Amino acid sequence: MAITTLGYALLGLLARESYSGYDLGRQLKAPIGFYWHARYSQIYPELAKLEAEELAIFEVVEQHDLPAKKVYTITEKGREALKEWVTAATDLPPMRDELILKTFSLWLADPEQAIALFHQQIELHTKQLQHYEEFERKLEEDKEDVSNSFSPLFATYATLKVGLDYERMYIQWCHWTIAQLERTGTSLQKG
Amino acid sequence: MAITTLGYALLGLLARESYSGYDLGRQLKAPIGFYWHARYSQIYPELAKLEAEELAIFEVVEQHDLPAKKVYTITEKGREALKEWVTAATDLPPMRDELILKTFSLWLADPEQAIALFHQQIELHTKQLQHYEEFERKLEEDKEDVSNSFSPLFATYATLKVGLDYERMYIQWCHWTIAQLERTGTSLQKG
DNA sequence: TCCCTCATGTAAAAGGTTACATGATTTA
DNA sequence: TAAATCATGTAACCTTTTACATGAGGGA
Repeated sequence: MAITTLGYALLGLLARESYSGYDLGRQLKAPIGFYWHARYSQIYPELAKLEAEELAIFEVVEQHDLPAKKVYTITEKGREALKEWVTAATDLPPMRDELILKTFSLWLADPEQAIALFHQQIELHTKQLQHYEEFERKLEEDKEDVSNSFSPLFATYATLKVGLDYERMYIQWCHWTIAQLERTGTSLQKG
Repeated sequence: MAITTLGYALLGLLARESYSGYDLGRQLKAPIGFYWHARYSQIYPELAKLEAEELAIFEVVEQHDLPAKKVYTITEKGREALKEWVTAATDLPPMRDELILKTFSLWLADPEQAIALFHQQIELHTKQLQHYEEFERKLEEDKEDVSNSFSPLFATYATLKVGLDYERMYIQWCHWTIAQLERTGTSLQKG
């Protein structure tokens, strides 16, 4: 059976260090989760598949005061599969951004409500950007490794960079759209 | 039953003019399809649902030399539903870009193969950008309407603008990543 | 006492892709 | 003659989300 993209996302984390399913779920919030999100209900069955195909193995770790956990470790087979996948050609991703879809029908909307929508989006994306910037500051403390392309920190930074660039671009576009709406929308309708 | 996002994508097109399922499928390639993609196997059943809920109606149009088609028209109910949806608050989209996921594990890769991957991506995104730029040129011919926020052309241009900005940002990031890989990757491994 | 965190899952439903099915006309 | 375009769909499968299920320990 072929490995799913989620499978590679999990292997990508396990190639750096061993994690339990629960910890993988938290990692899939930051920083990878900013790019590839999954719920526990998808993660646990996926880990079982990885284990069945011998791409990862687990060890049960008992804890005092906390429930036992299954700590997964990548196998050599898993590392090879990941390595092969990393440089394989990829198609353009299918873009599915609801705000952009809404923008296509923005001409139907009351401009003031439309402006409110874009302000809400600026808020969300600014929060996201701030998470990235905080993460960037943390990365810069281990500065030596970031420029070495064989270091995981380099890869983390390259991933983070596109996130930073994306959010800044997106926020700028929201501001531009608001400016357009304010210039032609509000005065015409209410004036 | 709630309307799906694809349903709104179709209504967004039908709010501008009537289309057959086949024509909607082609529209979902450009310009909306750049942001919201769907196959015919998803479009036809979705249109049947819209019709069942009286958000759109169809008329069979016979053609000489070509098969008959069902031309769908949005209803007042459909237009109202679309209008309400347009300005409703939206969450951050779940980003699922395989290249960015691969970038997270780039430290495992042979730098020369990694560079080749990013060159391939620059090619794909440059092609996409050129489509956008061509579309922009066409839009500029009807210049008067683009600045009026109640005109569909304004909405189209706002949608297009984020596409242009996104692709330019993305291509820049690919170049940046290649530069990093060339600086530290290639000499170390083979030198 | 109630909610949050830790920890692992299953079941059902929704959303999306791939493959299949049909059939006429036009273009290479 | 073969492939592409027009035109509409169904079936099977895969991916993702939502809801359900359990249970211990710690903090407000």
